[in-house]
Amino acid sequence: MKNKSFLRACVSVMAKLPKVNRHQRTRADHSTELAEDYVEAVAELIEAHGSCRVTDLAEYFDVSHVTVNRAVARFQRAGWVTTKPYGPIELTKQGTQLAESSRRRHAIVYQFLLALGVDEKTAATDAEGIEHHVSPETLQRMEQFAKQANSKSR
Amino acid sequence: MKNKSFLRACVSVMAKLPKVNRHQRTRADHSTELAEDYVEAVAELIEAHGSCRVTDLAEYFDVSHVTVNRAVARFQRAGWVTTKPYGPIELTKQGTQLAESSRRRHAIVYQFLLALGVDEKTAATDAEGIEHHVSPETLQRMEQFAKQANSKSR
DNA sequence: ACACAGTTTTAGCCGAGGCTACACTTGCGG
DNA sequence: CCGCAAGTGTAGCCTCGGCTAAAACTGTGT
Repeated sequence: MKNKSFLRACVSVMAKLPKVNRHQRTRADHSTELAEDYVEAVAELIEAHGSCRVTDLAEYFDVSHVTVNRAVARFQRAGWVTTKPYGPIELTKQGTQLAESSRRRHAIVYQFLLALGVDEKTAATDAEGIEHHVSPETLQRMEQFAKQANSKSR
Repeated sequence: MKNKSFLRACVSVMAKLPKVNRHQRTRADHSTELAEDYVEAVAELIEAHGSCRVTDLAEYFDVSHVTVNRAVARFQRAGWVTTKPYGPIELTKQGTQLAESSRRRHAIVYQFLLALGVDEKTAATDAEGIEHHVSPETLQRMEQFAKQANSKSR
């Protein structure tokens, strides 16, 4: 009952917002999502193994090496990574920057979910999905909240 | 400085988690994302206009009517909606249920972001992107937080 | 009753992201 | 130094989500 009126309130609030164009952003995000995952992975794998090969990424994402290969070619065209035939994958300056900010965002979202009381496993999974859709402003709020919660528990 | 060690901690925590298979869920979500958006829209449009036509959806999502048409055909095959040639789009029982839960989730995420201090416009945009990636557990935490914040401000 | 405007469908294009099967390099061990 | 396993690249297929152009259908108004 009480819950229902709460819900109704939410819906009515949102009804006032423009509906057209709300989805553009979502679609635009899609195109960079995979790129972010990839540069993040490349950075991690280089840290862990010293280098990043197609196979490593295929295993990491649990997709075929062919898929990785094509994706890497695209990201090379886009300027995030560099590769020579049969050689390892490296990050460009841009790629490194993207990886950094991506990992930072990921870490913040994850810590935030923990601070919210979500358990570790769920937080990890949800963070994967959520990280790409968090605006700088929201991210800042999340960081603030996580820090606050952190200092309180200490 | 302090920020950096915080970050390092986050990363090290996540490093302990299994990496393979973390992305399956993200990919699986993708396939239902659009379906959720569609049934949500269909429900809204039926409420608003009394019926939902291809053109309405095309305008709503700002895509061509052709794209909508093909998507609707797919969702019909999947059992979310029904349509007769040149007729309006209706929700199946399943579709209605999906729409309900989708809208509820959307509303909660949106209210949650507001409670976190994010401004209305950003919250609306981010909610669009985030809603599809929130697990039931996280959603529950968000609802709890939003309610708490709401009662405090009252 | 029929023309015409508006809506829906069909045909056919593109790129992304998935796959299998097969071809080609690389580099290591005998 | 050569063969073979492992890694990488290529060809070709699928679905999904975009698009335009053009054909087919409704339904309204004169």
